[in-house]
Formats: sequence, structure tokens, C-alpha cells
Amino acid sequence: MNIGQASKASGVTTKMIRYYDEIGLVRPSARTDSNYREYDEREINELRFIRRARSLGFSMPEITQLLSLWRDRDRPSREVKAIADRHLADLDARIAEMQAMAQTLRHLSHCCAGDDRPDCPILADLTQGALPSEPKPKSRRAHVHGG
Amino acid sequence: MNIGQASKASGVTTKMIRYYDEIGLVRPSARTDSNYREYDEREINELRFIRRARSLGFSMPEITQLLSLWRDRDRPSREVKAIADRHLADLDARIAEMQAMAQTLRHLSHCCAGDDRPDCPILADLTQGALPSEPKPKSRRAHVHGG
DNA sequence: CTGCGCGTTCCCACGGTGGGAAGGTCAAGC
DNA sequence: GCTTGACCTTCCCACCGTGGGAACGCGCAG
Repeated sequence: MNIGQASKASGVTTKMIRYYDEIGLVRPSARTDSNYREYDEREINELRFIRRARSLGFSMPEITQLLSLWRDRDRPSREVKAIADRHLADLDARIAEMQAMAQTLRHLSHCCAGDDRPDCPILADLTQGALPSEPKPKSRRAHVHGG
Repeated sequence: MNIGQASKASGVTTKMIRYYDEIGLVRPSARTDSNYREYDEREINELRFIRRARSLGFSMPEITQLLSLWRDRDRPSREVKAIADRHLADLDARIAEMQAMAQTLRHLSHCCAGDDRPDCPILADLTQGALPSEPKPKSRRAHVHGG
């Protein structure tokens, strides 16, 4: 299978397949005399694996680990689970962060008349909002706007 | 105020202040003879505005619009609200997407023993998961993997 | 005048993805 | 055989923010 066929079979663009080759994630099993990449069923599956993993939000480094675990028939599922759980925690944190943004925005939007007049609580919030506000970096941590 | 002072006053790094200058978002009101950027109170406020807007997840294009509305004393709050609502919808969509990922992952993780054995529902999902899933390419177009 | 901190510009990197140019290859049709 | 067009190759560039750092200029204090 050449790259185009691999692309159709895996649902990964040729650009991305070349990129995965370049970064050493999925190397074609062979090259033809004329330097065309050749992929076999196994690599197609790896490509699909990556596609699926990306759709679950895994980063490339995580996928690299996942893929090497996948290739190792003797992996302990513990390791896979650890990666998944770490990613899950990360995902949850980002969701929480975005929900905080959304909630603030929802409130602000709710308070905004949205008419022809210039008075706008949204701009008002943006204007004064989030002053440096760290006169006492005592025990509190974890600002929304991270620094 | 030079860039360092502006940075302290606004909470925006000097790198970012230069970047905002470069893309024309916030230009220093003046330059000294020796080409140092000079910022006045107004620009410090704009910098803070941007910082706050970014903390709410607005993109640079959105901030560009927001900022020009902020500068216009006669803006209709309608326009501000429209931008905020669009961003909010975008945020909600991304949250939903990430929640779907998280839920799938949570389920998979839950099903994974996480021990020394190699059997792993997480890898199993990744392996076969998300087949191209187009048994009937009838009227539908718009492939995920575009040509 | 020297030293240091701060300013300036310019380039590079990241993560992933896509666009496109310039050139080689392959299969099909004449 | 030769042409054509689709496909392959590599290489560079862009995005969006953000940070790192080099090379060089400036300002203030000793």
C-alpha cells in the first residue's frame, strides 16, 4: 500500500502520515525502488490507532507511549491505564477551567442589555477585571489566569 | 513608562507587549529618542484588558474587535454581546467535545484492570475504535480526512 | 569609563495541521 | 513508443501565542 491508499484505509491525511514518519511514530515498513513509502496492514492499524487516540485528545508524546505499549504484547495494563488517567485528569482540569470562563461569560452576557447603548458590563469587567491582585502571595494559589 | 514598567503594571510579559505592538493591537503612544517604547495609563489599561480577555479564552481576532469596541465610546453594547455570545457558544461546544472524550476515557479506564496483565480495554478501543464508519457513502460528503 | 540591567531587533522552537512549489514515477491511453 | 494526469517525493512557509536566546544599543550609578 502506498501513502494514498494508506490514507484512505486509515483516515489519516497523507500530510500527517508523512509527519508521523518524520517524527518516528509510524515508519513505513519499506520503500519501493522509487522511494515510495509502503505500508502494510499493521501500520494501517497503527495509523488508525493514532487517529482514534487523537480523537480522544491524547497528545503526541502520550500517543508515542501508548503506541509502544500497544506494540508490546507483554505490557502491563497498569501502564496504559496510568497514561489514560493522567490524560483524563488533564482533560478534567481543562474542562473545569473552560467552564469557569463560560460561567463568567454567561453571567456577563446575561447582564448586558445588548442594545444600541454603549454601557456594557462585559467591557466593564474586561476593563478593570483581573487586576494583578496579589498583594499577599500567602497561602492561596491557583489563580484562574495562571501566570 | 517603558516596557518593563508597563509589564509590571499590566501583568503582561514584555515579550507579549512587543508582540501586541507588532500585530498592531496595542501600539506604544510614543518612542523615546533611543527608540524605547513609551506607554501611558491608557495603554496599560488596554494591556490589562487584553490579559483579562485572554483569561476568558478570547482569541486574538476577537480581542481585536473587543478592543476597538472598547475604544469607541459610542459602541452599541449589542456588538460586544454578540462577540461574547459567539465565544461562549464556541466555548460550550469545546467543553462538550472534551466532556465526550473524558466520558469515553472514564469508561475505558474504569474497565481496565490496571494490573500486570496485558489485556487492556483501552488499547482495545484504540485498536479498532472509530472505524471510518461509512458503510453507506450515499449522499453524504465531507469526509473527516478530506482528500 | 566601566559595569550591569534594561531596552531593541532578529531568529528559533513548540504542537499539529495545512498549502504549495519543484521535481520524480507510474499507469493508462493513443 | 510518447504523452498525460494522477500520484509520489522533499522542502519551505503559515498559523497562534508564547517563551528562549543572541547580538547589539542605552541609561544610570559608582
